[in-house]
Order: sequence, then C-alpha cells, then structure tokens
Amino acid sequence: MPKRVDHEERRARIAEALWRIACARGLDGASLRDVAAEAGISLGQLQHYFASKDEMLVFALEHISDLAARRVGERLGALGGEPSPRDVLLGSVREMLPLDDRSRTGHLVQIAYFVRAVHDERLRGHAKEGVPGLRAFFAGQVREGQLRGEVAGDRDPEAEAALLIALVDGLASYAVLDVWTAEEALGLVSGHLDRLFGVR
Amino acid sequence: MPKRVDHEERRARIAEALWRIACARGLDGASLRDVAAEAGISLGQLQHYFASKDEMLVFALEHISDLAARRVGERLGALGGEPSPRDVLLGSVREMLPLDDRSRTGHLVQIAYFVRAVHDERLRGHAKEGVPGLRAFFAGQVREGQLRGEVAGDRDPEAEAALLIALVDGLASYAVLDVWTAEEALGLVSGHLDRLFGVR
DNA sequence: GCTATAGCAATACAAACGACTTGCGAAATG
DNA sequence: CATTTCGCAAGTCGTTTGTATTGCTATAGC
Repeated sequence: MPKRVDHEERRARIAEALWRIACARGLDGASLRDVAAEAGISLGQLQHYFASKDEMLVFALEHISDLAARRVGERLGALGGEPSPRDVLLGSVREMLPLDDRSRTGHLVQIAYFVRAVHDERLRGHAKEGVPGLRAFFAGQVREGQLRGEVAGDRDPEAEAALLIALVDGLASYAVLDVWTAEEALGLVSGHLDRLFGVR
Repeated sequence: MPKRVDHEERRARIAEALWRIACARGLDGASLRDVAAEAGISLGQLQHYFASKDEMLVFALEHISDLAARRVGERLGALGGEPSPRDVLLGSVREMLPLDDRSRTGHLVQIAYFVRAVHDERLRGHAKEGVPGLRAFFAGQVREGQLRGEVAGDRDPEAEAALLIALVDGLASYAVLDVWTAEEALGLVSGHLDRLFGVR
C-alpha cells in the first residue's frame, strides 16, 4: 500500500480555505480553482478529496456547524455547575453575535449558506435542523427561570425562545452590514433579557 | 428620428423578470440570457436597455425598494387619520413579513440582494440606507405610545425600535426557510408588541 | 423621398466554470 | 525486489458566462 494521509484533516483544511473566500467574496464567488489556490493546493488535489463541488459545500457547512456547536458547548460548560438561566441565555446569545473577527467570519459564511439554502433543498434541511433543538434549549432555560421565580409565569417559554432566536439572528444580520455594532446588538438583547427576567 | 419607446417602462419589465428568477433560483443563478428569456425578449434587446449586468441589478434593487416603500405607505394611509401607535407598528410589521406569495417573492429578492450587499460596497449602501429612517419612524411611534400612556416611560424608544426591526427581520428570514409560518411569526411579534404596550 | 438614427436581432468571442481523464511518482505490502 | 495502489499534477472537454460587434428595419425629420 502507498502512503496514507488523513483525509478528514485535508478536507477540513480545504473547508477553511472555502470559508475565507466565502467571507471575502461570497459563496458563489468561490470556484474550485479559487479554493484550491487559497488552500495552497492544485485543482487536481482538491478534486481528489471532493468528487464534486456540491460535496465540498456540504462538508464545509457541516464542519462549521460542528465547530460552532462545540464553541457554544465550551462557553456554557465554563459557566460552572448550576448557572442561572439568564447567564446561560446571554452566554449562548453572545456566541451567536459577530463580536470578534472569527465569529464575524463564521457569520458571513452562515449567511452565504443561508441564501443558498433558500433555493437548495438539501442545504435547507441542514440549515433548518438546528433550530428546533436550539429553541427547545432556550425554552427549557425560560422554564427554569419561571421555576426560580425570575420569569413571569404567564410567559410562553416556546414563544420566548423563538423570539430570542429570531431577535439575535436579525441583530446579527444587521451587525455584519455595519448598521450597528455587535456590542450594541449585545446591549439590545441584554435589555430584552432584562425585561424577560423581571429586572425593571 | 426613428420610433421612441418608454425606456423606464421596459426597464421595469426586465427588473420584474429578474425578480421572478431571483426568487426561484437566486440572484447568482440569473444570467442575462435567463432574464431576457423570462422577460420574453432577446438578449440583444436586454442589452439595449442595460449596458451591463451590474446596471440591471442596481436598477432592479432600487425599483423594488420603491415599490415596497409605497406598499407600506398605502397600508399606513389606510389606517385613517389618528391611528394608535400599536396599530401603526403592527401594520408596518405585517408588511415586512412574507404573508402572501407576492410578499414572499419580495423577501426572496431582498435576501438575494442582502447577501450580495455583504460583499458589494455599492449595494451595501442601498441596503443600509433604509434602516435609520425606519428606526426613527418606529421610535416615534413608541414615543407616541408613551405619551398616550400605553408604553412604560422607562422604555428607550430607539432601543425598542431597533429590537422590533431586528426581530421582524429574523422572524421573516426563518419564515422563508419554512422553520415557522409567516402567520406564526406575526403572532410572535404581536405578542412582543402586547408586552411593549402594557397589555399583560 | 432621402437620410439619419433608435430599436433590436444575431452572432461572435474570450474568459471561466465544473467535471473528467491520463499519467507518473512514491511508498507500503507481499 | 516486484507489484499494487494511493496521492497528486496537468491537461482537456463541453458549457455557460458577460460583453462586444455587426447589420438590418422602421420611422421621424428635412
């Protein structure tokens, strides 16, 4: 047998090159040749790891979702054993806003995929699948807040969760357009959470 | 002189053909030939009215913004002389959600432009310019609500306006992905407005 | 009625695209 | 040491892209 290389590691490297291009010029502006050049490899080598462009796009999307999920997990894990629901929600939200360059890149990539997902059935599945889980998680935190008496009992946890997701997403979208900064966006969500958690 | 045709009317027709394609397949999937075919004209004729593809895209964006602004204006005008701030806000929001097919098409087009705006300086200007005006308008309505005693005095009108814009935008984005329906989205914003306007 | 010109069709063209094929070197196995 | 198979480079293919060019037709003005 000839030499073996770590396929997954190579594919990850290529995916990261794709993100850099998608961030700078958009997903549709990323040709296979561009990605190969950005990754510092030949077109032939890229095609050795991805049989088609579509395969590359799907892999890159799954890869970035994994990384984002892991980042949120780490942040929440750092909160300690018994964190307050408000801190959990604010920590999650903080990870969903383009507060630093890396996160901003992630957002630009996510937006690039979002537009494609609108017209591409397969990608739409990927883009949608994370929402119910996130919504359930947020709703659980709201419910926990109600148990602790920090959230009014007449609030619908499922509705509040959806509101929070949509709100953060909208704030983040305008933040990447420089309509307002990510810090201002964070302040706005924080105010929203203040209201939800009875601090007046 | 030879015969003369109404250039603006032809350009508007071409722009509408572009929207139909952008709605179905995205902006990047719309070639000049596709647009010409959709408009029922030849490529040569299309080029007669738009010297370059970029010129066509910019015109189509400005045209759809004009139409959307006029729709909102009509809806608010139909509210009568002294409408309540809550009704004004809900009416505006209703126009910003993809509740019918025409509105959904408008949203898909807007999304297509949004992604392009992230990477295109000129389009970004167009995409951003409408927000401050809308925010000021919403903030004015919140302030009016405070004067009428319907909104708590410690709410920051500017912040509430930004929250509402971002919230509606996020809800609308997920609505076009079919994560939830536009009707559910409307119900969620309505609940948000209930809270803002002291109905508990 | 001649002419200038707007309107428009048809075609050409270079560039770039994704996909595919071929071929060679290297290395681990037998 | 031979052989097999992976890793990869280079080139080619047909298609599609935006733009440019050419030329015909009809009409308004002189």
